[in-house]
Amino acid sequence: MEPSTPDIESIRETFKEFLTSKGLRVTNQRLAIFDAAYEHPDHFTAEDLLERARAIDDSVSRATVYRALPILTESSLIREVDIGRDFKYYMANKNATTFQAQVICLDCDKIFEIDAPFMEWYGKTVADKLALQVESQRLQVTAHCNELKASGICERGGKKR
Amino acid sequence: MEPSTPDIESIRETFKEFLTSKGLRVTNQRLAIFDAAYEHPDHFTAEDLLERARAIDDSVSRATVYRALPILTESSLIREVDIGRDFKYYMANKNATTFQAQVICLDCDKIFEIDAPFMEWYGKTVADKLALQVESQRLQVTAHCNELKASGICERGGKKR
DNA sequence: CTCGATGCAAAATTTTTGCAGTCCC
DNA sequence: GGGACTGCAAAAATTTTGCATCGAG
Repeated sequence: MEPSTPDIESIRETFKEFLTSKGLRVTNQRLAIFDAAYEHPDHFTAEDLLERARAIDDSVSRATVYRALPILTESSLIREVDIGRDFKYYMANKNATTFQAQVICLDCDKIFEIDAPFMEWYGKTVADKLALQVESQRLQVTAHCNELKASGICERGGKKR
Repeated sequence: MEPSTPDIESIRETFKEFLTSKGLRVTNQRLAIFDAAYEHPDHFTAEDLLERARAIDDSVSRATVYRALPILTESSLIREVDIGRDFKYYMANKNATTFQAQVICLDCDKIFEIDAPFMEWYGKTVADKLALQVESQRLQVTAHCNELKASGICERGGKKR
């Protein structure tokens, strides 16, 4: 049985093709940033990404990370996740097919991505009501984990902050 | 027939009572900021609020506005609306009874507040999957207005930016 | 070789904070 | 009169930008 996740190698090829098709250049820094993003199992910030990209290629600068993020976002290879902090989170868009909602745990600060298929219907309803063409939607829930508050740890991997 | 909106005068009294009950002081600056917020018909930024508060009492400083915003938010007299820009919007919480979702028009930049009573169910459904207790939620839709794009103006009051 | 891409540091933007003076209770 | 509040300016924190240099195609 084949692994269900496509290997990073082939996604990196997709990224290279995307760059070329847009007339952008394939640089070592951009590849290092791509790899850093795809090796990260979770949500990350620009600063996280810089640190990891530098571990791969220490010539990567902060400016290049910030200049690469919009490109990666536009290619749909990473996704922007804004939960209303003063900085943005990002994550590799590994296998999202349905709409994802974010649940932010206020006790451990973790962000959970949850399938919310009903959001597609919601978007259509709103669009019809206002005669608007939906571009994107987001549903975010902040919540408390009683288990975590009580024991200091929860089975989702949260740790009290 | 009585007007359906409670007059600002009585809401200001509520604000004064809130301050007193929290052991905070009723200052001219805080009242000016409150008035500026309630006179504003729409969403506003901290900077908007500063400008308007200064028109009422020109001794109001930016720092005081930023220090007053959390107080007003905690009192539920204003509401924070974060649509993922690098600054936050606020609005007077004049008559919100049900949950509000925001529809952000990408053509005119206007933020529309629409009733979304089912949002409670949405949030709960998503949080239930993680056995978490919902604290707050937000639902936002970004959309294009074809009418506005074509004619430069739309019946919802939007103007091309 | 050419022009896009990069690194660096300075700038921009929004919000926060330290401090000395002010004024509410 | 005491302590909370304020204004000011400097500081924080994240992201953007100008410019000289580098390197992909």
